[in-house]
Amino acid sequence: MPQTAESTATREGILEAAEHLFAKQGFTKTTIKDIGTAAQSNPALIYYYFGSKDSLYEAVIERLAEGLRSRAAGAWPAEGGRRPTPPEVIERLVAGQSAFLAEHPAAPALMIREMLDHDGQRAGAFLPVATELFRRVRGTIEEGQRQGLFTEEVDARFGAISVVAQLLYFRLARAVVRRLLESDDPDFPSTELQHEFARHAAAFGLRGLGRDPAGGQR
Amino acid sequence: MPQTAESTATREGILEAAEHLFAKQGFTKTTIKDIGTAAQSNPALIYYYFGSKDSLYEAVIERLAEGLRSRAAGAWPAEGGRRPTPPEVIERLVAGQSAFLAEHPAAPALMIREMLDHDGQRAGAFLPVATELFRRVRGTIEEGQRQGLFTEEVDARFGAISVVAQLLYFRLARAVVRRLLESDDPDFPSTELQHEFARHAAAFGLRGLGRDPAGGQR
DNA sequence: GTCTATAGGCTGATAGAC
DNA sequence: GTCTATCAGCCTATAGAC
Repeated sequence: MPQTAESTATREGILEAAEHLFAKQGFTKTTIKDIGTAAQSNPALIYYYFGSKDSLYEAVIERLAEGLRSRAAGAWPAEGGRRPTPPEVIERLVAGQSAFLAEHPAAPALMIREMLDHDGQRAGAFLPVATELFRRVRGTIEEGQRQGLFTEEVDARFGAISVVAQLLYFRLARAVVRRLLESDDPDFPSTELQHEFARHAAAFGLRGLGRDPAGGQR
Repeated sequence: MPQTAESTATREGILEAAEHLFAKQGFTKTTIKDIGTAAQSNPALIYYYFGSKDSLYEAVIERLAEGLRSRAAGAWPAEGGRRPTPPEVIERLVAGQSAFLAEHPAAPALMIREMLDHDGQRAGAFLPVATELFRRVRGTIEEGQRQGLFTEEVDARFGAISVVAQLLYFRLARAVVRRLLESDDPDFPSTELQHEFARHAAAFGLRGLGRDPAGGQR
């Protein structure tokens, strides 16, 4: 374990650079040399701190999953306060998802690559977190259906997929979406635009679940 | 150019194997040797037919984009017949998207990897097709809004993203979705389940656009 | 903790026989 | 058109000086 502040900084720099490069180029194309250069560290230090390229990758995923876990917990309030209604939970969840993606720009690409590369074979840290998130959305939809807030026509499992898919896809298909929105911003999407889309996604999802987000009853 | 039936078969075998492997493992991890083994051809033949690994990749993408192009055209009927209403166009589009994905199981992973790896930098064959598809969905939504069939609250560009995202994500997040649906089928998702989800996605999307798919008026 | 030097294996690609 | 042999370069990883 590293002890000094400098060694911790080195370790963090490597993790940061690796997260960015793995997301942008993928695991195989990213070389140890690449990571060392980006982190302004000697490549051999990667083996000193992490042992192998595989272990470094796992550390990156674990770090990301931890952030996602704490974010997701925010959508469910602590015991005591007024229990939010199912539509409120959905709205908070989408907003939380959006905030997380804004904080971690590399996250969606990494998560998608993890799914594509390992296809659930690997008992990685991310898959259980994502699955748990889906289960909670599903439960919220089912609760809303029991309360008559959402239509029974929707299969709650499918509905959860549709709700979550929107924001992830928005970030994932960056290149296509940028063309569609006729933007030439190299840092597309801006934080503001992404939050705007998040508001759309929540409203679209709630209407898709059979509830008019304006508050009207059918 | 190959002349005989055998050489055409060899060429096609290589394309088929490459499509499958590039989708499953990504471009960099897939080796020329891998492709030769899967195609039951000598690896050197890849250079004879395609010149380089990069050119082979481009041929794979071009082949896929061509299939997507012809599929997408199906949602817009030939001149003459009754013009379908915007909701009908959306429904046909989602159904066509689903049929295409069922025919080309490797397509979603390849498309997503293409977007992640090149991020629109490359003037590849796929990006223009995808962009055109989005533009058409957007136009259909705008037409529906002018006819009062869809709510004006939705930004047509965002709505197009939400509609298209669902099916792609369903295939993309295979591992997560399989857990959510509590299936242990190695060939998940089955054709039947995917079409079931496609029906959900169309209905969810139309409700999200502000139209009750049961046909009722607001 | 940080750095240099280098081993050992694999990869894309080519030359040339058949 | 198909196949074998082979090269030059790059990659992960380790040994060991400082």
